[in-house]
Amino acid sequence: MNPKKAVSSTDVARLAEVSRSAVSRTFTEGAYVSDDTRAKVMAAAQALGYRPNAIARSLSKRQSGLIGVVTSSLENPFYARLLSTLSTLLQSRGYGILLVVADDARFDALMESLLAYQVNGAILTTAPLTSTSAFELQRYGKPVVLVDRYLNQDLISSVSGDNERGSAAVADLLMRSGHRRIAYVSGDDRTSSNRDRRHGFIQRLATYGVALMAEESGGYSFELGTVAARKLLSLSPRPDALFCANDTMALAAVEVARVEFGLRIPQDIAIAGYDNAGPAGWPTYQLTTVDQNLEEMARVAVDLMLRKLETGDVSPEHLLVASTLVERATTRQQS
Amino acid sequence: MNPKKAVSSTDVARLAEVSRSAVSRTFTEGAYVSDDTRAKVMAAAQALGYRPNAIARSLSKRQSGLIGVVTSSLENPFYARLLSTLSTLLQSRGYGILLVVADDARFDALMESLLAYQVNGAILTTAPLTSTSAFELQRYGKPVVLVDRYLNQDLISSVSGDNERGSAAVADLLMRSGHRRIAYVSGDDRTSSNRDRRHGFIQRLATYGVALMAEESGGYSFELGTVAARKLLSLSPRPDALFCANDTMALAAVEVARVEFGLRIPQDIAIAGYDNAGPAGWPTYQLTTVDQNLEEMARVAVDLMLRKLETGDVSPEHLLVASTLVERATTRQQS
DNA sequence: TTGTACGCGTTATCAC
DNA sequence: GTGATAACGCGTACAA
Repeated sequence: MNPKKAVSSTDVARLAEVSRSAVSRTFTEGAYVSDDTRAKVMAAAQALGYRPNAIARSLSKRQSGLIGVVTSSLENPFYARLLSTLSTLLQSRGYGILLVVADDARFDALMESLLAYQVNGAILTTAPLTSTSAFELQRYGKPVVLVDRYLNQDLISSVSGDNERGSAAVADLLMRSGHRRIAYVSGDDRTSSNRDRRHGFIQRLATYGVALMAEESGGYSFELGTVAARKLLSLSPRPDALFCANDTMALAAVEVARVEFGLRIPQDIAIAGYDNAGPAGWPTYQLTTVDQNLEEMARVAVDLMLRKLETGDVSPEHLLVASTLVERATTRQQS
Repeated sequence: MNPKKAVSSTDVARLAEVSRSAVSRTFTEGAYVSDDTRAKVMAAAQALGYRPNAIARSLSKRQSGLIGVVTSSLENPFYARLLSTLSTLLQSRGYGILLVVADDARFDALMESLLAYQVNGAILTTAPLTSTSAFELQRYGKPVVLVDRYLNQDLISSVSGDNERGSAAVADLLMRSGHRRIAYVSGDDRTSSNRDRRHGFIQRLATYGVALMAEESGGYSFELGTVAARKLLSLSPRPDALFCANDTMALAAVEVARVEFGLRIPQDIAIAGYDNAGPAGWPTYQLTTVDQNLEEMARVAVDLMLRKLETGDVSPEHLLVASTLVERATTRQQS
């Protein structure tokens, strides 16, 4: 065998002069062991530097104690913070984290490894619409929870920010401030969050009898956001308000408006974003945005996962986490 | 037993009318199987939806095929990108990733889980100076690689950016542009990267016969960076150049200089950072900074890990990755 | 409360 | 090339 042999429960048992099961029991929560043997075992374990082998335990219990967490590339700080929070919470509950960083292309192939390692469940912060592996996991009785997105069929549990109400709140704000020429910079059209933000925004505008003046896709990135902003600001008449599907694009729009068009914000044009990312609060920007309450989203997602794990119930549930409008200086004070 | 039974190699063997060993062999790279039986096995496996159980394999081989990756909270986009790149590379080499998000307090406790899950090796992007668990891992024959930091004793392999030369390059730039009243905003004093950046900067200034005019600690965060910048800009005479140990603090300094002190950059004061984080390149900032070539750092770290894994050699190696000065608009053009 | 014996799913070692 | 059989380290009925 390749690696050098580690200390096993057999070694401990021998030194402590008890059976192997005694060792197993002292390392098992709530098992019957006398204080006497427990002490002997602990002493021996200490002496040898014994640690229970989680792999062997997993094989025996057919549960690895691992939760698969799948995310896309972490360029986007929103997902980085989400992963960080999810991980911390899962760890504090005693679970290990099998991380998968997947772009859409390799998604299904990488999901295989979750199956292979017998994860107890999986939390996905990314998932191509065409993917079937999430369903497959569920078919094996492993709970799956999508965070901040859902798949069309509603067959997989999800926890999302309330994107519709969040952007409706932005619509209200813009209306109250007297804007009427309103444009939208959309994110990735394939994501449910973008669809919901767009829909909630347009619907709410409609209740005021206002229609979107224009719309461009900015793909959630700074570069594409820049391009989209340029197009929209070149229109005549120029929009007097821009709502962007995330902060990165909104900040790009602020840059373009100020640097390339010499516009004053919010006097000449109002700009709002989504996410409440770090730079949004910096003095130079003071961007009005919507906070998704990401920590709470993570907590709700982990709680849902744990509940499903306990009950063994895999049926889909869809939870919504309230978002908060953060009014700053890039939109006019309501008149 | 709890979860419902999955398809095992025994099931496949039975259906294919071969032995379990035959099944194992067809799923093992480079093993002797006739095309005939391989075909039969594959057909049966397909029909039953069989996937080899990685946990069982790990137990048998005493290697999990998992690499532990330990990071601190991902608030800092630098670490988020690093994790993302490391993970992608490791995955493409067929390894799974056991993620640990650890603050200094819980570090050693969480490192235990790496041992428990029999990781093949570990890559650490964080590690408290007092920690012993990294050494412990190595004592078990598991290679450990530190990224962007090292521990005092030089006993653990590391891959770092060339912090000394990176900040020396900044010193050169400031000197060439005629600055003489130079202040430094330091990061976390407990990290090797901060020590090296500071040391390289001060040493190089000394070769010009210039000493640091002042220094404040900014703890790598925007908030503390703001406080530090305020103090330094209140000095009289005021510094004519600020070098900050990372971009986050440098951007905070730019904000303070412009908004609170009404200073023009770089005419009144030059500011430089470190990392080349996203916002550093935005039009509003155009921050002069040092790019650590993070993708290359990750590649070198993964290559080192794989090499150690192959050779079984655990002896420490210390690799340096060159950094690149990125000259932008927050420092004066050299005269 | 303790120990015995078997099972978890796979790989490795042998004979054949 | 193939198929028994013994590890791998641990959990857990079951009997004692």
